[in-house]
Amino acid sequence: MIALPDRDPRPPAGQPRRADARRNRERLVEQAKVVFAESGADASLDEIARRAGVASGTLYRHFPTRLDLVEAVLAGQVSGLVRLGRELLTDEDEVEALITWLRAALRHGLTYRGLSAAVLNSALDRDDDPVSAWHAEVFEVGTALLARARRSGAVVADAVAADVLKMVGAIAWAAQDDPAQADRLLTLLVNGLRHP
Amino acid sequence: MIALPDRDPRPPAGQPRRADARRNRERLVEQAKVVFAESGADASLDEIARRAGVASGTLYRHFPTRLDLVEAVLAGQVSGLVRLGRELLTDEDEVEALITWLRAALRHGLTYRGLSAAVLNSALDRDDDPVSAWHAEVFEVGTALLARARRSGAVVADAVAADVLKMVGAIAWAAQDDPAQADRLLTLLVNGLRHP
DNA sequence: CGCTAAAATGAGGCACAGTCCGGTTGGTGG
DNA sequence: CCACCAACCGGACTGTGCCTCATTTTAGCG
Repeated sequence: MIALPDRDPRPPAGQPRRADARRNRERLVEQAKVVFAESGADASLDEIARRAGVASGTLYRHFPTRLDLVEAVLAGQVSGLVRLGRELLTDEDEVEALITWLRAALRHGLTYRGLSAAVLNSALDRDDDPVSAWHAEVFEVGTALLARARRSGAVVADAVAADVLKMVGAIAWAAQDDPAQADRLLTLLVNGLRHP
Repeated sequence: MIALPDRDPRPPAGQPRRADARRNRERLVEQAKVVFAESGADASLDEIARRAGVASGTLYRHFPTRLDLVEAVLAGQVSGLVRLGRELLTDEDEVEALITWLRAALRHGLTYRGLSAAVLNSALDRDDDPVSAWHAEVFEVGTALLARARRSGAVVADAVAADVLKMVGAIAWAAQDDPAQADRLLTLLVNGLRHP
């Protein structure tokens, strides 16, 4: 019998053991932001690796799938969105709170050329599959805000959070390079939510 | 000076001169429908050529760009949509006519796994670029139906056809494999269109 | 310092887009 | 019926991107 090292073999996610690994990871995310902003959600991963001064194998070691990289890119933004949502839950005007949050979600969806819209949508589909932790949080906050607005009576009763979020994602995708139009479309959505 | 043949060198679009060419073109469109339905808008063109029993060069001869092939695939459907729209223009209930047509447009957007939704959206963007003739027709019919519904007073005044169509495309894209959700989202849109 | 596990490298296999040229063929005029 | 040629086709080829894996490098511990 050979004794295995009993130290936990798993490094915490997003925080590799060795210094060089941490460095490379950072550079990758950094360049990914640039390239995604330039070329949208289906930018070349090899290109990102190239710009980060790293071989492609290294990129795949840190981010096995494209989605993993995207998550890393969006992480900060998303947690901000969740935080805002929680704050808005204590806002006086329930409907206004919902609208404000939806607007923020739309802005978020528009970043990186509709990148996050694509992710949001694909994430909303397979809800069993643990695609990501933060998507569940977004969903939860959205549900809470919507429920509150509904209770106030100014929002139609049969609106479901999944639908509303999907719609925001759809708007972000469709109007990804026309923010003014995105705004108008969101207004249309909000109108549809109000009680007749 | 050498006399050039004075016959018009351009065959009518979609109707090549030679019998084998016509045959191949048909088989390509036929198989394209199958493959697009299976794999969505970014299916492999090589695969389509393979299934049609034709070399890839032949595919590109008939359809220089992916969009050209897509147009050929959708042509019939789209003209049906336009025809329906024109008929609905004489319908008594202006709002109901609009809704019916939007529903048909959504159904159309859902075919071939959101293929046409993707096309519709990219087409709606560059309106100067002569992407396709039929897209202009769809837009025209949509505009007419919307204007009529607006005149009846039951639809908000500031709704623009470009926005509404974009929204339908967005819904089709987002809910491409959940027709029930697509329906609910369309209802949300229609709600937003109604006068408060 | 050495040693080892962690990490990085980069060539290579595979799939797809799109181009191009040499060979083939449909159909027309004689 | 046949010869001819423009129209057409095949398929090899280039380029790009995704992703894997055997090999080499290196950080950091003892």
